[in-house]
Amino acid sequence: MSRELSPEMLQKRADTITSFSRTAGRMPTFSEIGALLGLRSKNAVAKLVRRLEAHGMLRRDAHGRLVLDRPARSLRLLGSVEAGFPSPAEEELADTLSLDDLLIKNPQASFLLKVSGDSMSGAGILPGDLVIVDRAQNAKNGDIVIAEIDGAWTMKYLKKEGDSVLLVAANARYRPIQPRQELKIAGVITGVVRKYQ
Amino acid sequence: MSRELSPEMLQKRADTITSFSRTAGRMPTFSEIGALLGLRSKNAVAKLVRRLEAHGMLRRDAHGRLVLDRPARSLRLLGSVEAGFPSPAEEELADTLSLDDLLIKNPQASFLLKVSGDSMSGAGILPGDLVIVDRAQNAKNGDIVIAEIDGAWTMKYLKKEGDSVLLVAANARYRPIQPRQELKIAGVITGVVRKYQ
DNA sequence: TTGTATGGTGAACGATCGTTCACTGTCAAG
DNA sequence: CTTGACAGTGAACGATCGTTCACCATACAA
Repeated sequence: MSRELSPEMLQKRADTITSFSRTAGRMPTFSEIGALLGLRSKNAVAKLVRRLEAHGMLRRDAHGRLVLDRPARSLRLLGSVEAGFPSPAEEELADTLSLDDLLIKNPQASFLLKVSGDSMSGAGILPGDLVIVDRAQNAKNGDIVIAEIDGAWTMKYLKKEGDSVLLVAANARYRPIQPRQELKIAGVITGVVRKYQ
Repeated sequence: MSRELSPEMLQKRADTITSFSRTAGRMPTFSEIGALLGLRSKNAVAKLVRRLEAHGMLRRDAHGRLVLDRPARSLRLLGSVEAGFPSPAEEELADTLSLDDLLIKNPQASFLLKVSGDSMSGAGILPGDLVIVDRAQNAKNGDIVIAEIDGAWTMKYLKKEGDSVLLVAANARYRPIQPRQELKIAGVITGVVRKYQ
């Protein structure tokens, strides 16, 4: 038996526990945690939970029940940067929201795509960014869409003028594309996400 | 006593129950629901819960426990746009993830800020975007930070060269700023989020 | 080699869970 | 006025919860 559980191992177990809640809609009981981790004794689970709680990896209420730390995952939306930095008092007043709820309207029809290439850099979409693609949404004039042009998929502005349709990049180095035949649109970009570090 | 509970009254009670979970991190027990609604009998709660469940206002698992019906909206992360559009088979293989989990490392210390001004447009951060600010993170050279300069808060690149510190915009129209005295850094930008429509 | 801290087992416990049953009071239709 | 449907009371029930205790097995340090 390895002498002591590494922080990585602890984190992995905490992740196993919290991921249970994603499908179950609630945190697991001690018995269920034991089943998840292969521990046959609830006491082993109790010791583990105490350690994870001390490390801030889990939260419990006054009754000893595990609670989701997802409410804390909702962020406070404050004012704008240049309107002066918000005071704590303002923070309390502001709404909290989840990024998932904010960005995703049709969860089943949406997915993420990693951006490569700089054809949309003029629109603030850089290589490495993630774009949220909604398949269910109708593409309107001015939308950024994922479209098939001559067998290859690209991301471009959709410009409609009467009956004619044009795909325009947000980068002067790329020319507008006039689809030869039928234009296949896979989805509309409804959001952009960038992560630093 | 009013003859029958109106749908509005039912919805109001369901909202009371679900709002409990937002602060508690879990759904309330039957006893707690009774306390919330002023019902002294758990049987009254049980009857109410059955009705709310039949109306789809609440969800329960096989053990009769109330569960959150806000399944974490997880998205499929697919390949890159120009690597060819992914097939359904690839989708299944790809990981799913939540944007909250992806972008926020320290939920308690993080908040959102709406961007105004175009001083960071060269870094793909446009007016109207939301930036995720992490107060707990140490600012390193090259990070984008929220900093106080002469009493006003701005968002800039942090450039450290030896002992000297410089705040640089990502827009040629703005000049680098050399802080006169102490530099107050409110937080580090860990992510950017943009929502269309 | 011995001592000790650590992870885990297994069983017992009181508390609380959701379920169920018999019952009360009240309103509205017949 | 009678009757039935409905909201709620109160108590009892078995099941399961998290806690606790004594104990075992292993790996590391002295």
